[in-house]
Amino acid sequence: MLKGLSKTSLSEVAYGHLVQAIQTGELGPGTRMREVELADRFGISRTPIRDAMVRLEAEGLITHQPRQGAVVRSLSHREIMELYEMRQVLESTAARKASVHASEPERNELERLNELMLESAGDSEKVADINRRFHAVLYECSHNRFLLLALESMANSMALLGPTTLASAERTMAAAHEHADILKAVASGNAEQAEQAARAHIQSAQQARLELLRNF
Amino acid sequence: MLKGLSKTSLSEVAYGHLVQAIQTGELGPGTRMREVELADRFGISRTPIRDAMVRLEAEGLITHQPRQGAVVRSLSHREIMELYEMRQVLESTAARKASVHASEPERNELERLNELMLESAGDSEKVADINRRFHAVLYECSHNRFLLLALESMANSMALLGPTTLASAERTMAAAHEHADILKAVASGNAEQAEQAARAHIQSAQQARLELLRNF
DNA sequence: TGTTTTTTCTTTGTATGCAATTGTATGCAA
DNA sequence: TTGCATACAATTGCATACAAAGAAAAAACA
Repeated sequence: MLKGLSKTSLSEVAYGHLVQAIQTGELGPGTRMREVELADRFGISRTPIRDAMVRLEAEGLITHQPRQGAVVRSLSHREIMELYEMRQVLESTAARKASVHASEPERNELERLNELMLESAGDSEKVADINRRFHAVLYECSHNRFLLLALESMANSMALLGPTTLASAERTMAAAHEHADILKAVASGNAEQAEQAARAHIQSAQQARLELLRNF
Repeated sequence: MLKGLSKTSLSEVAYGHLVQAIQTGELGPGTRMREVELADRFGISRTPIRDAMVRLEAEGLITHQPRQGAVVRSLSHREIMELYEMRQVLESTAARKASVHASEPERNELERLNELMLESAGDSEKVADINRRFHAVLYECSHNRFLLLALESMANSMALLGPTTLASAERTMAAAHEHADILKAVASGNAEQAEQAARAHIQSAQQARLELLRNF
């Protein structure tokens, strides 16, 4: 059989389900995760669930006290700020590297995703999903496996923040604009400008997050 | 029993053993890791070994192809460069944050470790160990949990590089000097300078690594 | 009634067995 | 000899049983 096309293991399936459940809020921060309960829900045994949970813990999505079980991690205000700080560093680095290494097909894909996001303004579910994919592709463009690993782990941690900040059409349009700034810098190979644009984008995302938090 | 002091699970023990074995080169890059073999070696069952291996995979230390087992990851020249690139980003960020957030006891600890390292020049095992601790404390000083997580994962990946670059007394002294530069900037609260000093330190570490690679 | 001790019960940690899959060796035909 | 098919062995993926540790509940005592 061709490599890479092998049937995904139940552990991976379970991992995917759990990340998604955390992203949708089905498993909100603070939720206790019982192994048997999850195993029953997915119709599998505890073993692959444990595998998935070990991985989630390594990525910081859940905390796990010995003999006491795991809970979906809940972030304090301070930790949320730390996460955005970290995101600013990683994402601006990714943009910088992308300005050097991104291939033309990659740049085109980014353009297309950003257009698609703008067209979907209003449908917050769809916008959030396209936005995630936009950033995921940008991460790939950095062409640095270690950076990519850290970015993916961080992106998963973002799931802990709850609902997207891209609910309003205005914010979606603003974000698309900021994306376009990044793309322009990436296309022209201007590393400094790309880094700055990414930094600015994350800063306004942080701003939007704070506004969202204020209203709760 | 007091919370937090609970007996560490076998999974954690196994994880520690495996990381150490990779660090010492006992399990060098490319080595196949058979579950039963490792379980026998540690005198435990396969389950905690599997837990540890899932975690190692999440951190990028081993690769794991379904039904084919795990091997200690081996880094191409290109990947080694990527790792140092990443390290430069993370470590300079840590130094920057440390210049803002490090407490006095933390700064003192860093001073002490650096002195200790200098005194141990010649004993490469000891120097490498103290060096690791120095960097670990610096990471803590950033007071950003997400940055810390990424740094720890990256530090583990460094184990894949093989023998330390701090074997010679000269390189040890140079490194201690560079550490001192970082500490000076951190102590004076000069974020920009701290970032630059850390960046310079990683660059010369990368240089030393390249020289080491050239001779093999 | 409030507190302490004991007991039970839930849940995780670990071991182990079975089944599925993949690599490898062997034999056969071209 | 080489290419290919088939059988076998090695090894993992998953399920499940049992042990151990905490938490909750119940009972005993002041």
